[in-house]
Amino acid sequence: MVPKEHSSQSEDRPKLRADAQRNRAKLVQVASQAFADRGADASLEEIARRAGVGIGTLYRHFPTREHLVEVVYRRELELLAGAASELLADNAPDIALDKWMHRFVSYMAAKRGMASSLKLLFTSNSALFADGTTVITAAFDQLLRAAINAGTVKDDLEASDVLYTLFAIYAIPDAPDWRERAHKIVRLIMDGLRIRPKA
Amino acid sequence: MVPKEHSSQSEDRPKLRADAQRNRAKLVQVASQAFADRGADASLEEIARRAGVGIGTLYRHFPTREHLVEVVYRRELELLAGAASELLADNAPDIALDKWMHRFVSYMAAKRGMASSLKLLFTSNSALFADGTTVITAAFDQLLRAAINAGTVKDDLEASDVLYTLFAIYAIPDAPDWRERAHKIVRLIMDGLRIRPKA
DNA sequence: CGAACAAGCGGAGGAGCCTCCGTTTAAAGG
DNA sequence: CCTTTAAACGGAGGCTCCTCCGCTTGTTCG
Repeated sequence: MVPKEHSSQSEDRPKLRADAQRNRAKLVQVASQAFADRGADASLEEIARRAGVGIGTLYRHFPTREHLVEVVYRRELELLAGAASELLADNAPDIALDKWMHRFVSYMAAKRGMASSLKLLFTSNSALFADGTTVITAAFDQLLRAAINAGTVKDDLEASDVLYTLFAIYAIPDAPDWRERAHKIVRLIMDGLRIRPKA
Repeated sequence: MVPKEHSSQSEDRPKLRADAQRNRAKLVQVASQAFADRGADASLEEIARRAGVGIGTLYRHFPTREHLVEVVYRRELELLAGAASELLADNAPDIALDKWMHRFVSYMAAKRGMASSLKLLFTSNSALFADGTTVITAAFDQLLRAAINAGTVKDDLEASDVLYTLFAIYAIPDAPDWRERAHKIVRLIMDGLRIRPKA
């Protein structure tokens, strides 16, 4: 009889009123943009303003800044993970893989400037980090397997191996050419993965 | 010709005006109290008020909250370390050692509630932590050696060994009887150190 | 359809953050 | 002592945070 108390907000929520749902979604969307633009201490009042709701509404949905940051973070990871299926539907598997990795770079780019607050969040909620890793690994695995099955990339690597390599972009110092370098690394990895036609 | 830039504020400062020195010292003293009472996000305006200076003065001396926290932290560690010599001057070495450890507990008690901000400070300024450890270890070493030389405690332990044991009080959960438990641990350690007259 | 009643909304208000700049004053030189 | 002047002061002002509570509106039920 252990009480179920998993600090995650997924299922059985008491069903929000329609307007509340709209407002909440709009807030998350605006906040997502704001955090990307201005870092994790973007003004909450401005987020509420831009979302066209009162500040009280924001605080009712997200009692602390951390709540909001966490929800935004989770949503974006899910979007990123979800993109894997979409890309696979519209592209050859190796192309999907390539595009996804570049999208991953864009995601990371938006998260720079929030690094320290995220780190703080992770230490107070380690499930958050673990969940994130799981979701991303699963998505990437899907892409990699598809490409392997199509015979366009090598089959001797695990998703996690490649992902760790991709994480190298964490280590790129913060300079104006950050994005460029990161995309170069993706190209490098992709070239390494591809099976080339014999010369 | 390496530039001397040790981020520590000890020597060659450009010499503050007398009033500035007074204000600065008063601010640090008041802040020390405020942080102990209310944690690391005590109101800076109130600290300035209590110190009898304008908020502008506080910000001139300590451009960010972190600056102030760091200076307070350093000062308190130095006070604690300095207490070692004083205690040795007035007490038998083993008594001095005992008293100092109890004082250490009081120090830690004041620092509870600031744990997370200090941790954050340490990650952005790792020298701070290293310096602190050095200062405290040196002070403790002085006490321990004196007691060993006096033949009242065992001589088979290093200062750092005992200190690490003392750090056990870090791990005591946050409950009303925290202090009590911590002092009990000190008693335990002290009993362990003492050479007892044969029964 | 129309009440009625939560659920949800929003913004005023009190407190804190930090900057900026006109005013005061310690200290150096005559 | 008295000037002079740069260092130091202080608090108003603009902005953000977050709470509280009277008002609005989606939803349900007769």
